[in-house]
Amino acid sequence: MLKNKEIAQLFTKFADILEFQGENVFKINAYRKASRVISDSIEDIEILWKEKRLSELSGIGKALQEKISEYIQTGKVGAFENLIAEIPEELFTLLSIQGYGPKTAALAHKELNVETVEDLQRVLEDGRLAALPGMGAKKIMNLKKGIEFLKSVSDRFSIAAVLPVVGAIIDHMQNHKEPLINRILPAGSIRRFKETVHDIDILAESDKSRDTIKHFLSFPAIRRKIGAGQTKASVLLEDGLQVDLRVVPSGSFGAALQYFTGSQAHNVRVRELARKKGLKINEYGVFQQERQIAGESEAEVYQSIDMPFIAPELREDRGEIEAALENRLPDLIEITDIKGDLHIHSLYSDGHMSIAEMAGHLRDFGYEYAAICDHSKSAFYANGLSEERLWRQQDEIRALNQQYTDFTLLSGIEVDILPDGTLDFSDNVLEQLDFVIASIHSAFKSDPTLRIMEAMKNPFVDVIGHPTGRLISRREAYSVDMKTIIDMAVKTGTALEINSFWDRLDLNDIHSKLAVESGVKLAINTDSHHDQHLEMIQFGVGTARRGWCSKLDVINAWDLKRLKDWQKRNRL
DNA sequence: GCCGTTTTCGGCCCGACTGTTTTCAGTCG
Repeated sequence: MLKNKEIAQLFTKFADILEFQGENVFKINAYRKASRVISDSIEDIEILWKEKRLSELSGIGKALQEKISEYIQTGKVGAFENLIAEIPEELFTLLSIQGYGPKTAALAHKELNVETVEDLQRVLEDGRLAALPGMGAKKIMNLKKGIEFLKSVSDRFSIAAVLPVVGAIIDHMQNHKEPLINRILPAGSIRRFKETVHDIDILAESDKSRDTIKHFLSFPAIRRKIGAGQTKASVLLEDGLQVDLRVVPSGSFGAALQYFTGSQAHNVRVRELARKKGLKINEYGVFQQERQIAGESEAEVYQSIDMPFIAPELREDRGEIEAALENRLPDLIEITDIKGDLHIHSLYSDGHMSIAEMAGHLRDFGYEYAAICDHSKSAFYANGLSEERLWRQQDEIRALNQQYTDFTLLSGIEVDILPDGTLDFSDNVLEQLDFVIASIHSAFKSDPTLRIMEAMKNPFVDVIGHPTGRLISRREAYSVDMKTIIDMAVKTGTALEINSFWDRLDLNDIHSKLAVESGVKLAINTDSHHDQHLEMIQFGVGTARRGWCSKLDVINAWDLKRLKDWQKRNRL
């Protein structure tokens, strides 16, 4: 799947170049769409090419097929090479500066030969940029701030880091001496539950938009205002997060929420469909000529184009439009469907709480069962269990279970998949445990796909833990061929984990969708090492929803009896 | 550059805010 990423990046880059050169915007959009479709595709583009199935991807016509073909065969695209030679090396960094778009970049390049951020800084300081047409004092000042911002922050934040900030802003907005707001909700990629987001979008319904904006600008953690008008405001927080607030009047909230939730690709499809029906959709409603026919609720907006409500997590133009039109949207899993957590650590390995403490918290959390799955003996970095300590732990779990009538603790293990593909405990040991997760924790370069396949063949392995090993913004996934693994999981009846830890979310949304469509079962676990980690189940469920999962697909959304029945089938 | 029960040519989602402008281009989402 490496080629998918490379080609997607190449097309995005090419779109930026075309924009810089003032090309037709529709051509530019065609490249951007192609890039998105390719990076979202679960099929390896190299295989699609080999099987002459590139045209199955929407938005890939003759010209782009030829470019993809050329790239796969030669490692480059001639037409791009020529263009890249003509543009400044740092163009892509320059374009990421707020307020420095393709037109300004082209002007500065043509007139002042600005090719790097340093060049730009120089012409900002010495007044030469200000001398160009359309470059006033404010524009210059904003570009200076833009450069400062670029240097100060990373471009994406994890959803886990952002949600508490969202809560604080909403609290602030609702806390005003006279009520300003009827309704307020996060929108954008947060509402779609993407694993990382680059800003916070918040939508408020108010008939006092001016006061609402003013109150928003008094939020304490604001570093500076980016812009503020009658109906929207953008600010930068101290930690580098951008927050956009949009205020709409009563009667438009649903349409605005639909618009502001995105994704952009999803909205483009929705609005296209509306146009074909002679309707116009904008953030104020659905309009027939000048007359508003919907907009109070999101459901109304979808209904106006003959669709059922589409859950925010699905709105990525990954097939949800077609599914909605054919009335075959999935019945998505809810957080309240989760009946137990099958991946919990304790003091026996690298957890921070005793088994009794964790069990109490799990029960209080509302679960019917949980599996203690500490690390196995080779995981010495995590204080992995020897066989002897494992049995002592099992005794403790059995004793604890005597105290509960409404909660069951399973005695499990997170057994290491060793570099040669064997497991860290023998079948004799695994057989005596209630639940077995097998995970890779070392030797990432030593063929992970093959090792996971071997582990799945073991009849006592119930789940493969964090199957790709990626750590968001820190470590790439090890090179696993997910299609092969999923095919094997179908054969062996092994479940795959969605690890809910905020920096894992592994499987991710796209892999989860592929798994579910193939009939593979999933386990949504937190991998908790502390009771506070239990809350992270929301991120796993969010990822599962983005992966089109229903509660029928998730083994820990089943009651314990069904889970055990499934295990027995799996172990035959 | 893509695409087609309105089209193989002529469309392609839609609007807010900013700054520098006397009516709009550029940028952003």
